[in-house]
Amino acid sequence: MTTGETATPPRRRDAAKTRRLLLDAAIQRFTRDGYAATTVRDIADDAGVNVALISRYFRSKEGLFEACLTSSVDELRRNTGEAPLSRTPEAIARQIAGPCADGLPYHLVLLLRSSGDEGADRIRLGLLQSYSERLAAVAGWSPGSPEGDDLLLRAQVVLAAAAGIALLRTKTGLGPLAQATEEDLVPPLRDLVEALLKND
Amino acid sequence: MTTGETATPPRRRDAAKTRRLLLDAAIQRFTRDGYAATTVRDIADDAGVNVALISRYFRSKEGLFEACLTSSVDELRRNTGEAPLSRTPEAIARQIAGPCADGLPYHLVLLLRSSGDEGADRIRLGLLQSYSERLAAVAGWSPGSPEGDDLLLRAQVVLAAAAGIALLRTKTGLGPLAQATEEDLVPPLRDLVEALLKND
DNA sequence: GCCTCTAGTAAACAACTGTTGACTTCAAAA
DNA sequence: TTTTGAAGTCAACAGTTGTTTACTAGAGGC
Repeated sequence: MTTGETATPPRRRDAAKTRRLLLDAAIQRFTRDGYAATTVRDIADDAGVNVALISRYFRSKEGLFEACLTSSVDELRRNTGEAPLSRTPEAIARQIAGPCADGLPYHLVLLLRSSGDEGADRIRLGLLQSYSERLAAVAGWSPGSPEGDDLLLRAQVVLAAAAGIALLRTKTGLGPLAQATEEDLVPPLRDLVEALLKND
Repeated sequence: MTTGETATPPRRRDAAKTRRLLLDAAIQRFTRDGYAATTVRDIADDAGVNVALISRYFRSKEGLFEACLTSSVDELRRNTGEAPLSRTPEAIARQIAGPCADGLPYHLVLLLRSSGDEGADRIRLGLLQSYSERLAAVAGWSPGSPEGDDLLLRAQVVLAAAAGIALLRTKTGLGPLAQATEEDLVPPLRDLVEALLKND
């Protein structure tokens, strides 16, 4: 081997990059194993950096967890945009049925994790709130609308279903659900979305 | 006070009762906080008994967790019986919308908790499997039926939705969903069940 | 070249974890 | 009453946890 490595010059001592490595490793661990079952040494080892850097860059384990949540929230907002969601049940169903590796399901599982910290709870609640409102808007909901709570409730049932599906698929190897492809899942999910968000 | 207590003579040193106290306390803790975030000392304090008795009666923390799962599974089977579920979407919806304090939602949240132990995973999977099969039977599914996987998949989506709803209601204070009464929840859930399990 | 600021390291810390073994105490059998 | 076995207590254990502190080493400005 001549130089090894890829094209990138092996610039060491890159704080921003190290921070990113820690954040990515933490998101994976927290999503897969939960907050309490994950140790800071696990995360540091995955990232290939020293444990003490977690305290340096994120103040504490809880600080790192909050950073994971906001990072996830930001990426989710960036992907789906601020605009109302795609209007067709088909598109919504496809988003829920999408790959667990990234996309909505993956983020939802992380969003369901809890550290017991109040700050983290507020972040989580903020995203769930705004996402369910955008989902309700598909069915004709608007902030001050009459019968608003009913539409919002139905949107949140859709969101809960998405979360439950993501959880059952990744955490248990349940029946045909865990092995189902996106194409398998879209038809039933389209029915589900239509039944709950039909604007009639 | 003359005798205090109820009719039962205050028989102390009751192994069976102590075991029950530990099991009940553990179920509550594991359901609320998860496996890793719960310590054996928490459980023992809640039950008002000594920590060492956990090792004595359940061999280990994981043994206690498995006992919680099987206890929950047993109680669930006892409640819903072996017979096929109530056939009407209304009844199924009502079961999902029921109180989180006990009933199906409460057990589902515990069922979603994980200890990383293989034995526990098998117990969990067993119940989810059998329950989704009974749910699929409502829509006409039977063990060797054609297009069987599709019906089973739809039933598991219903189950996942129930789990997600229970989780969002108890772990986050989300919007109208967390405060919704059974009466609020039944209509949208009836629509959900009908859309997914209609046997046409 | 040297200096300095910061990224990264290593080791230790105190607190907490699940678990164990020797001990005490009660209640029923003899 | 004495004996005996099980129910419950106590204290300590070895390992792990998150965090901090003192330290080393590399990169850019002079």
